[in-house]
Amino acid sequence: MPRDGQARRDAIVAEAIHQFGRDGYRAASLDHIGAAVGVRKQTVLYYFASKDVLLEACLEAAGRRLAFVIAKALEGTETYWDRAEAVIHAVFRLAGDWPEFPMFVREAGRLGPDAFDRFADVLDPVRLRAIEFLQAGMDQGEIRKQDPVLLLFTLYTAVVGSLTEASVLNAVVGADKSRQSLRLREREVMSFVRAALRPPQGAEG
Amino acid sequence: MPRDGQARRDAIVAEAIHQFGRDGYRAASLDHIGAAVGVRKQTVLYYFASKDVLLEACLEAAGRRLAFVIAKALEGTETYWDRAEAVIHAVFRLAGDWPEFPMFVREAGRLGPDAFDRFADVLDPVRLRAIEFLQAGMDQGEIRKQDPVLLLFTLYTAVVGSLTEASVLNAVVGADKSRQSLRLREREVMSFVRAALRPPQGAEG
DNA sequence: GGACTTGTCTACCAACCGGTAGAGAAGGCA
DNA sequence: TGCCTTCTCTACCGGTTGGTAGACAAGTCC
Repeated sequence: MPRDGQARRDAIVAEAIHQFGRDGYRAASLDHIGAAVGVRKQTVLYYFASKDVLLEACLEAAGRRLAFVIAKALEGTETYWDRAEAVIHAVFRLAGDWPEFPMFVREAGRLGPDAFDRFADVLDPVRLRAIEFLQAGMDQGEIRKQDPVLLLFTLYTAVVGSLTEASVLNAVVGADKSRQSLRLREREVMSFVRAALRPPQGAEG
Repeated sequence: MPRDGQARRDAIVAEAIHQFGRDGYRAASLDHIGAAVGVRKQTVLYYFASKDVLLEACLEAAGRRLAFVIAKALEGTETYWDRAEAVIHAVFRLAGDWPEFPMFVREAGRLGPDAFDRFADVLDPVRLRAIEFLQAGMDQGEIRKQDPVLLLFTLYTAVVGSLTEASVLNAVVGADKSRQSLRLREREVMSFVRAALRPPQGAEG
């Protein structure tokens, strides 16, 4: 009973991202991923030659979706602060719509450079654009002067660290606070980033 | 060739924390943990009846060490800000001395409420003391008024999220920057916490 | 010297893992 | 009709895992 190949592929990737994020790469099994999409493990291996290949597909899919969301958030924004705010808001909204995303990214980081590069490669255009943006802001005196690469790294860890640690502790503290807590957390990160960008004198967009 | 039981126990727990943090609970095997301390897996199972029992011992040991470090940091500090600063500095120093600690705590969070509670229980006296401290600061107008439980939760995620995401990305970006990056990160978290505590008018300890 | 405790080992097990081999069902196309 | 591609399956394999059973060595205490 063959079904649409591409839809199956996408379903497997989505489920794998979910289970890799929730259980970790090693603990998630092809058996369980297959079962969740109504298929045997051998069918999963038909679409993806090995577990590792499946992981790579997941990393690419997650990277692409994040890159798309960020690119869309930058449309129609003008000032430096508007743009930074729009990106952060978009990432947080993505995390709200797709709760397994932060956990998966975190797992990708844990798996080491090889896995993470596959994710980062898809985001490289976005990353270069962001560094240019920060550099231009510094040149114009609207962003405090500092190493733009390190600044971006800092902003990244602030957002991802905040998101993932929040999802972890939401599971501990209680899931009903989840959305409220995420919104609060977004405001915190926002003010943190504002502080990191603001030039010493205090003029800002 | 029997050896000192308690020393063996401690060595197994230390190694297990290392491997649980680095590889994750599931991926870390009793075989490997045993091998790293020069013993067969059956000897590990002699000291800890099951892998789960070993995990609990690790959570308790990590919680106890963190509680000790925090308690010691509070000695000899007076103002509200001094105390908050001392705790953050102590936690960062612990992370510097014991790099596997943040990763292990993070893994503990991932394993769900059951595991995390075992860790949190040991820290409960510290937690209660911290909430009292924050409440007293608010009553005296030295800390911005807000829900102290949620504030502590926020501070926790800021510190742990920053620490763990930093160790992850240090592995990606390059380990030579590790110490420098950790110090930079501590300053960032410090300013973030300062901003979270400062009352709206601007008076602070 | 004999019983007991403590520590470590070899040998083994059932369960599960990722992956291979190959059969069979369904549809497109000549 | 018959061939070929696409998709899914059962059956199996070697390796690893957490855990059990039980032998054995070295104190310790009487």
